[in-house]
Amino acid sequence: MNGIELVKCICDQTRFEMLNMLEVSKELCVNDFVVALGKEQPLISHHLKTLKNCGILKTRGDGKKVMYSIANNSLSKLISDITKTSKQIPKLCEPGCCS
Amino acid sequence: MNGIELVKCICDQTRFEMLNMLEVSKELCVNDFVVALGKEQPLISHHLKTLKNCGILKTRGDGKKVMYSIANNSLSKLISDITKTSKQIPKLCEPGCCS
DNA sequence: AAAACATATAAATGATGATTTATATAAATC
DNA sequence: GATTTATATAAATCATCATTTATATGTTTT
Repeated sequence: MNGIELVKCICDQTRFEMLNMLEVSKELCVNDFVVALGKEQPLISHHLKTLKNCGILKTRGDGKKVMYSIANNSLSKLISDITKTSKQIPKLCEPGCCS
Repeated sequence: MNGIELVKCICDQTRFEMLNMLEVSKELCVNDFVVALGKEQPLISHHLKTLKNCGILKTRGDGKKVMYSIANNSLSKLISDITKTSKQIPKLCEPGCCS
């Protein structure tokens, strides 16, 4: 994979929130995201599938549930680094510019 | 600024390439990008303007040229960290999936 | 001050991708 | 084995944003 491919995979609001959730709670099932984010289940499943296809998430079957987690530690660290770095950038642009 | 806003600002192919160029050559003018990337000048100017508006790039006037550079060091480091981390992710998906 | 060079702006177009809607599969419990 | 619970798939719609095209502004050089 390369840099731009990685960024493209995580540059969606919903996906980024899901990744942040997974950083707090190591492992979550589909419905956990549905409830927490108030989004449609097929939408969540679709994003999870993409993130898994790209190697960003991995899964584990647990009865009828499927548990998702971040594929590796350096990726997990990168997510938090992005948030940290973003806070060091004063928001100059109008609301909606970067949203 | 926050994480998702930052990622949104840099999740475009052209912008990410420009940021990588700026990490190698600390400072570049508009035409440097135009020549190196083979894109239209208004397109480059447009991306540069957005990146500046969001606080990711800063500028300095130099005669009739305008020199662009990355706003701060932690941001510069983040760009290279993204590339490094991406290389640790085996590309599982089809070509075009993350492009 | 006119010409050439460098960059910026604005509107129109085009492409990509998130979201919705409907339905299907798969596992567990009764 | 029928029903419930949990997740996946696929097509259609909708929104966003990169790119193009045309033009304008600003700075230097002659």
